This record gives sequence, C-alpha cells and structure tokens, in this order.
Amino acid sequence: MATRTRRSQRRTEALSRERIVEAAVELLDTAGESGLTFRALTERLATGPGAIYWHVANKDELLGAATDAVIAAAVTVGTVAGTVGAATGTVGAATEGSRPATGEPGTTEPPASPQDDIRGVALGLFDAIARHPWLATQLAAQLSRSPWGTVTPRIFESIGRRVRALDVPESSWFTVTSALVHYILGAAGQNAANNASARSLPPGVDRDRFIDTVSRAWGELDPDEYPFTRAVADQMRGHDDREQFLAGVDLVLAGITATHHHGQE
Amino acid sequence: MATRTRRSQRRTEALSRERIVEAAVELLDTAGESGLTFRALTERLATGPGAIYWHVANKDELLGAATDAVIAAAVTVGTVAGTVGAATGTVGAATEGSRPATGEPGTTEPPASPQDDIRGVALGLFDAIARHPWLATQLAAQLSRSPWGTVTPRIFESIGRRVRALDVPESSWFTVTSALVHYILGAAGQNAANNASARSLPPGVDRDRFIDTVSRAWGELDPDEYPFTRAVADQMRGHDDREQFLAGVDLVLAGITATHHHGQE
DNA sequence: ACCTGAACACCGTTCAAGT
DNA sequence: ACCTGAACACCGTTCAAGT
Repeated sequence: MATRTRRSQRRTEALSRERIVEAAVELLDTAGESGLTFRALTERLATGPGAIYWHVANKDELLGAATDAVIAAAVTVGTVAGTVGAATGTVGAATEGSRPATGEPGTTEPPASPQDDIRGVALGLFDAIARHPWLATQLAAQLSRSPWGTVTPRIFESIGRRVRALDVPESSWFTVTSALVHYILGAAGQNAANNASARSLPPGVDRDRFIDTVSRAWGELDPDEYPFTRAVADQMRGHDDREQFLAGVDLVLAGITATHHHGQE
Repeated sequence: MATRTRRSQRRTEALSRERIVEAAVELLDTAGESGLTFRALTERLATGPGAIYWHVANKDELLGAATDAVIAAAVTVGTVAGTVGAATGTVGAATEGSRPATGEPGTTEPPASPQDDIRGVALGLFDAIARHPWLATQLAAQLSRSPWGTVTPRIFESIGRRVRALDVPESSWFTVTSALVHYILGAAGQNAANNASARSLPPGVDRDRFIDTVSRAWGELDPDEYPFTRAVADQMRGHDDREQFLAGVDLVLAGITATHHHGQE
C-alpha cells in the first residue's frame, strides 16, 4: 500500500517525455518488467495517466524509448572513454558501460587493435544488459515492433565501424557485422536471463550458488536423452560469465580472420 | 464477435494438458502473442477458465510449455529424417523442420560432415522460429523464467553432440557449444522479429518490399551518426535470410577450426 | 499546450459449487 | 478427479473537463 516515503513528492520539474522514460527505466530496474505499470508510474511522477499519454503514445512506445535510451548510452560510451559526445538518450549516460574491461582504450595505453575495440563495445553491451535484465526480453520485443527503429541501427553502427577497420572486403561487411551483432545480443540476452532468474531465487542464494544449482540440475538429466549436456555440466561451474562471453567473441573474430585470409568466396 | 464457425464445437476429446498446449500454439501462430488469452482459449476449447487452471498452473507455465513443445519438435526432427524417436512434445512434430535444407542427411547421400550436421540443426531451429515468430520473444522470456527448464538443455544437447564430433578438445566443448547456440538463437530471433513486423504491415506489402523498406530507411539515416549503416544499407537487399544465417554459422565454424588448429590456449 | 481523474473494456486468476 | 462460471483485483487506455 504505502510506497516507501516517496508518495506525492510535490513535483518540482515539469513533466516531460525524458522524465517519464527515466522513471520507467528506474521502475524496470527496481521492480522488474511486471513492475512497470501506469499506476506505479503515475504515483512515482505524482500525476495522472492522462498526463503520461500526452507525452507518450502507449506502453509499447514507452518500453521502446526506455530500451533505446539505455542502449544508446551503452553504445555511445564505448567510443572513447570520457568523451560522451552526443548522447541522445541521457539516462544514466555517465555510468553506463564505464567498467573499463580487458582491451578498452585506456588512459596512456597505445591505440587498441580493431579486435580489442570490438571486444570493448561488445562488453559494453554485455554489461548494460547484465545491469538491466529486462533488456533481454525488451530487445527481442522491440525488434519485433519496429526493426526500422533506432535501436538496431545504433548497435549495428557501433559494431560495423570497427568491422570496417578489420581487413574484411566491403562486400562482406553486412554479413560479418550481422554475425557479430547476433552473437552479442544472443549471448548477452541469455546471460541477462540467467541473472534475472538468479535474482528471483529465495534470498541468501547468491550468484555462484545459482550457477552451482543449474550445473547440478544439468548433471542430473536423463543420461539417455542428455549425454552431452550431462558431460559438460561441471564445465559451466567456475567459469566467469564475461570471460565466457569474450571467448565467444574471439571465436567469431577468429572465424572472420580465417574466412578472409583463405579467401573462400 | 463471432469466432469463425468454430464456436462451441461440442468437445469430442477430454481436456488435457496436451490439448491445451496445442490450442495455445495454434492461437499464438494465428493471432500472435496478444491473441493468446484465457478467454480465447476457453472459447476454442469450449470450456471455462477453471478447467484450464486444473491442467496448467498459470499463463507463464502455459507459454513455457508451448515454447518447449515447438522447440522439442524442431530439435528432434533434426537428428535423423523420418525417425522421430522420442518426441515428448508432439505438437506438429511431423512437419517441424522438415524442409531438408542444404547439407541435411538425405536419402542416399553419404553421411554428412559434423559441420553439415550442425548447419542442419541450426537451420531446423531457424525455420521453427521463422514459422512461430512468437518464439523470438518467448525464448528470451522462457530462459529468464527458468534456465533450469528443459528448453535450454534441449538445444544445447542437440548442438553439443555435433560439436563433440568436431575435433575440439573436451575442455572447450562448453565454450564452443555456447557460442554456437548464442549465435543461432540471436540470429534466428532477430529474423523472426523481422518476419513478425513484416506481417503486421499494411497488407499488400510482401516480404521483399518490407526488406526494401527497411533498407531504404537505413539508407536515409543521418550521415554523421550512421555512416556505416548507410553504406551497407543496400547490401541487405536481395540477401536471402537463410543464406545470410548460414554464412554466420560458417563464420563461427571457421573460428572454431582456426582456434583449434592454431592451438592458442 | 498541458494536465486531471473518473470511467471503460479487458485480462489473469480464484473459488464455491457442481458432477 | 475433473469441470463450471460468476466474481475479483488489476491493467492499459480514453476523454470530457479543467488550467
């Protein structure tokens, strides 16, 4: 009933699309996908549903805008650390994807290779999706609703620029970039899904214990139907999520190099 | 109002979980994700909501069961054409993934390479997701709800067995299989998303015109923010979806071979 | 131009009651 | 054991009315 102590917080700023999207992201982060309702939103923003509908067409558009804002921030910061440039969606732009990661262009280090650059962007997306687990579902939904929207091109552009820096023939740019983006979104999405369900477990069960649980469950599958899965069940234990993710990126990068050098049309 | 001519069809069979899941899949296929409601379901099954709740815990479980049934069928048929074996979820098992595809183990052909085998399974999943576009969203949702569920192991097992047939060291099985599965689900999901929104366009606009539209939209993006995406906009035109998908699979396969042969730990 | 808030249609879920 | 169907709580969305 009583929502913390935040109720009717005497609106200071005027309502705006930006403020609404910001509140939506907060709600999604703290209360999950099912926590984003117009009633929760109106309470948090101390207004009525009609006011929100003045700035936003409907819930789908709101979810799309929230997704776009977070992705835009994650992808923009990837470019040059510190130089945020033109972050159109400003929600949390300063902190998104800040964790520097393996081969990120650092402070005094020599310019990174295109490969390291790609790893950096990939990790930025991976971390953003890990921080906002609802992105896993929403990215899929958003792409269904409008692939001509802004979120796909944003990701595509960010990866594609680095692909251009590899020695891949121009005729393969689209195929290669698509493959990278698909792997990144697939892997990051699955990871976020894992995190989301780890979070919903009985409290006191932390991340490691969760992987342990899944690993054990896989180890106890029917030996006739799932021999392989049983066999690798304990390989998933102790593996760091981000390392695992990067290993996959490297696999695709290796494939790109191999395919290009051998020149098999 | 009037639902075709199927209303109150004098239930012949007794209600069962299987029949409910089957009806759910049909509803999802014909009416989309928003078309699956308990009211539509009760009408189609000529029963009340209470009856459904006797067999199924809630909507999430129903969606999970529908997803699992379709994935199980798609993945099982991939093994040996015609020998369906133990198809636990029988929804449309006969027709799922039947289109033989490039390197599928055919009638009189020599046994396919592990690579061709992997391409076959990947295409089976790709086609299943293309036929049931709601899978794109539901796979993501399902993995969030219960990664210890049966759908992940099913896909993992199916790909993993073929990975074992490649000359990859056992210590890399998990990483390599994960990478393949992530790419497949990511790419198939995005493709299904495209199909889904192509379908929701004003009628008379077919698949080709849709890609044309997106391609043109990408070609008209801001040159300052999206130079790369603009440049490859017309590469996406005329590209066959399945070929594009297989090219990505080949890229990952090439990466696996390259990484293994060079032995870079 | 921007906001209010009651009202509407619809949805997932429950449950006392039937067979 | 299995099914019925009215009822409940809640949700997205609308709209006449206000400023």
